Amino acid sequence: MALNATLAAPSKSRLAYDFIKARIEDSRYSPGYRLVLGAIAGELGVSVVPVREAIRLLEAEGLVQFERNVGAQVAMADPREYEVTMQTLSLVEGWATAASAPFMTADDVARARATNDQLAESLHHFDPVAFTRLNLDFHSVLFEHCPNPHILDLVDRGWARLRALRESTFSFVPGRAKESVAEHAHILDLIEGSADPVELEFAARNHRLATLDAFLAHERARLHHSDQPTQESA
Amino acid sequence: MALNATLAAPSKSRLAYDFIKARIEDSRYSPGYRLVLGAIAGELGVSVVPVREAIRLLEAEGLVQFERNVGAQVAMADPREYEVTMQTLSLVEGWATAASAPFMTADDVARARATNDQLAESLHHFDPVAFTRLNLDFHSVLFEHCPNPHILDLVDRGWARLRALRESTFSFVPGRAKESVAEHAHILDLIEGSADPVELEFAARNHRLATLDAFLAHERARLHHSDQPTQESA
DNA sequence: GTGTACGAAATAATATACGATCTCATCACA
DNA sequence: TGTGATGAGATCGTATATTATTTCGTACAC
Repeated sequence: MALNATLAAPSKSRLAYDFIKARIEDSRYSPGYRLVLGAIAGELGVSVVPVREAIRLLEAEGLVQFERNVGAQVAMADPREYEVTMQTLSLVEGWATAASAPFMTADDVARARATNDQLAESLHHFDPVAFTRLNLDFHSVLFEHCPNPHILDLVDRGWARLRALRESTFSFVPGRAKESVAEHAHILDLIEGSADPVELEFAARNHRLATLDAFLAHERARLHHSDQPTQESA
Repeated sequence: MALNATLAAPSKSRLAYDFIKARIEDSRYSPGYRLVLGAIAGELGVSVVPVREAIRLLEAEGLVQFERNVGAQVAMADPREYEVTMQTLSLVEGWATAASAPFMTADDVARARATNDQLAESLHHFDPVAFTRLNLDFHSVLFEHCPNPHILDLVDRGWARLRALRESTFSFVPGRAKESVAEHAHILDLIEGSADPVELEFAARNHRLATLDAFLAHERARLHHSDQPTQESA
């Protein structure tokens, strides 16, 4: 009987799933990288069957693209994909935040404020990775009490997808981070004031959409100024 | 070269996926039904590998529950699951409807009205299956122009899940169907009047939540009146 | 020189086989 | 009568092997 959960070895397919997903999220496998069944299987010391299963699951989550008889590759990171992902996340995250609010404790709010202070602090020294982590910490507190597990799962998937898309490539627009911190504070004020749920939902939704809009405006400006397709990455 | 798409045989895993999903949705495999790999593989004339893959994908969609070394079964249909599914669907469907509206043609609206008339007609002779089909036809027109493919996919999954949950078991509450038809008409009026997108989103969202609320109220009343746990199924 | 046909190498898709794990009935013993 | 051990059967998990498909290099024809 497998009561002793600490000893239960993960299945090979789970192993492969975690292995590949982690590499996609931290960009060791970057968009377009080709996922060859045999190679990954060899690296992991398992057969191709569980690796294939893992890849098909990641395909269902949108992290990889799969073509029959050809193979899989890490999903491409084009602006349109970023836009669609951000829209979807704005929708589910907004709801999750509003639905979580009634269950938040004073301590939760205090933790979120502390994290937001750290975010404000981090504005002085440019560090996309740290900012992204703190940002997730902040939002995690906001939706961790979400009573709808399906929607919470969609929020998780959205964040995973953003990481896979190399969020920092897209979302670091000059000046946006500062606005973001201010919007966080506003959301916390609404929560503390037990604001109307719809108002809170739209504050959270628009917070994310504002980041998207900043990117789109920045992109348009960039394309307008210099028509040469040089892609300066941060 | 596989240019001739008409001749391209579906993969075995796709075959198994469609086979199982169809059976879940039309209740030949009802909630709790045990999905035995070998049995399904034998029935389909394929090996267990693609069947297993199909089942894991269906698990990711929430249509089946899977337990390691034990097996899979069609997801159970309890009221809580219905509630969560309806909430999620209300969210994504509301957005999809509002986002589709600007792209709807006069013909689209006319088609939707005609379908709603048929729905009104069908109220006279009780036929859950026909009602459900017409209802999907109606809503399909409303969100078919949704510009966000992720959200459209979530809407599809929500509907699939409702079918799997034997929607009719839950959602047929006396009098609700008639209200539903009236709400449909209201939504069409908003679309024709180019109403505020947020107003439209909430009209569509609340339309679904009203169905959920009717069920929950009906359920409470039922539990209150007769405490005996007899489950009278239609 | 350009395009097409062919074939070898790489890779995916799936069948088969076997070992691992769970379930459940049975039985021993308190 | 109840509780725990035991083993057979069922089923899952995955390695291995085979087949099918694609890709790409090379040679040949025009």
